Amino acid sequence: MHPPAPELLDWYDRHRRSLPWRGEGDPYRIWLSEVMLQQTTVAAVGPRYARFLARFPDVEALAAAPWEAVAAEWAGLGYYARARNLHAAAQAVAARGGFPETEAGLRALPGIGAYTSAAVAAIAFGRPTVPVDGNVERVTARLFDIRDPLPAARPRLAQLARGFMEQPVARARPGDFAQALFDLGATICTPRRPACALCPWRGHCAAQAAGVQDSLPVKAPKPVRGLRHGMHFLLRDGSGRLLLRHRPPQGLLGGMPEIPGTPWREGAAWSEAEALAHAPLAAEWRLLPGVARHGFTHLELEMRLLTALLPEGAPVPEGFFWLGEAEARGALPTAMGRLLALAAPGGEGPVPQVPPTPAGTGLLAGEAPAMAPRATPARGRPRGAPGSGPPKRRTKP
DNA sequence: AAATCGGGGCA
DNA sequence: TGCCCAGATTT
Repeated sequence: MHPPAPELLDWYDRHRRSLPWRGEGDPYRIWLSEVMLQQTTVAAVGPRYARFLARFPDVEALAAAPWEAVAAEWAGLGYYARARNLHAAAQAVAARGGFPETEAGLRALPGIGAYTSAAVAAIAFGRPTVPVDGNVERVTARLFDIRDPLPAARPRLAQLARGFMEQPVARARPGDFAQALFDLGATICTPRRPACALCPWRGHCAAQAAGVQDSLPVKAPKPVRGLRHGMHFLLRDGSGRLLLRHRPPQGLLGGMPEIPGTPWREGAAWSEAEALAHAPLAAEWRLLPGVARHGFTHLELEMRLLTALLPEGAPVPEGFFWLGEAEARGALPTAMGRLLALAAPGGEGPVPQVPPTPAGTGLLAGEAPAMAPRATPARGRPRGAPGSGPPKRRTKP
């Protein structure tokens, strides 16, 4: 039996969070917020949402923008396929003259799946549907004391959640009802130590009745993340600009600018000599101290940095571009920014110049480094293989 | 069904 | 540190 919708909606009317995207119901703004909030906390989205809207005020502006502008605006938010799909969907919406107003129509746009189509349909267009996100899954698992582990239990939880729309009071306010579930999950029915005493549905919760609310939902254990190593090449020209390239459009950090480097391989760290074969051009590369660490969802990365100045009269290699350092800091994904920080521990200024030793190695120039991070060979390698590593000083996150 | 795809916030 | 987050897409 589902708990009564009026009790949740009354609570929502009194306690709902004031959030930037809870405004007049502009579908563009609601869609943007939903995409930005995919696997991303409200706290992280807050400032970025306003900034994005200021730069792309409506779907036509976003559709007309070049990819580089969208990528720079999304930099640091992660899951860059969202930005690519957002851009493509904006162009589709602009071309057809507006957003589809049904769940199925929205679902056909790139980057809009089961959750986002339901959320936009309910919040922007008042369709009677229940978007099922992590909050709703948790609330539902507790209300009905579902002990099957996620993600296997997902279809069952989604079906239970949809059952709320059988109540006419919920059907009358689908957008508010959805957001009430979000707020309940975010502020009361939290992952740890839920505040059941404050819950508008206390007395209707099977998990609380059984005293197991703290341990639901059950989640399947996560696989261990493998460790990979990379060596990157920071080249500055006479005016201090940096040599960058774009990553391949698919895959890790797809379509984003990067500091050129070796592939990210499992096993041993790159030696300097070994890595030089991947240099964008021949120069007097110097290995900087320090290791930049960055964790992705399914792998962990340790990168080191070689730096050089553009040799006098050297041709700029194909497939690269120059960007000022300040602009690069804003446009690079976080992993690359962390790498860049190795070159400027103080945060500003060029690399402290050391008189070049004549040890610089002549190197093959120009070889087009179409580097894509190898799509997962075997894993399960023992963690933390004792690298043939230099000093393990790492940058602070 | 399982893998891939980021990074910030917070105990 | 590990866990979580207004998930989607590909394999």
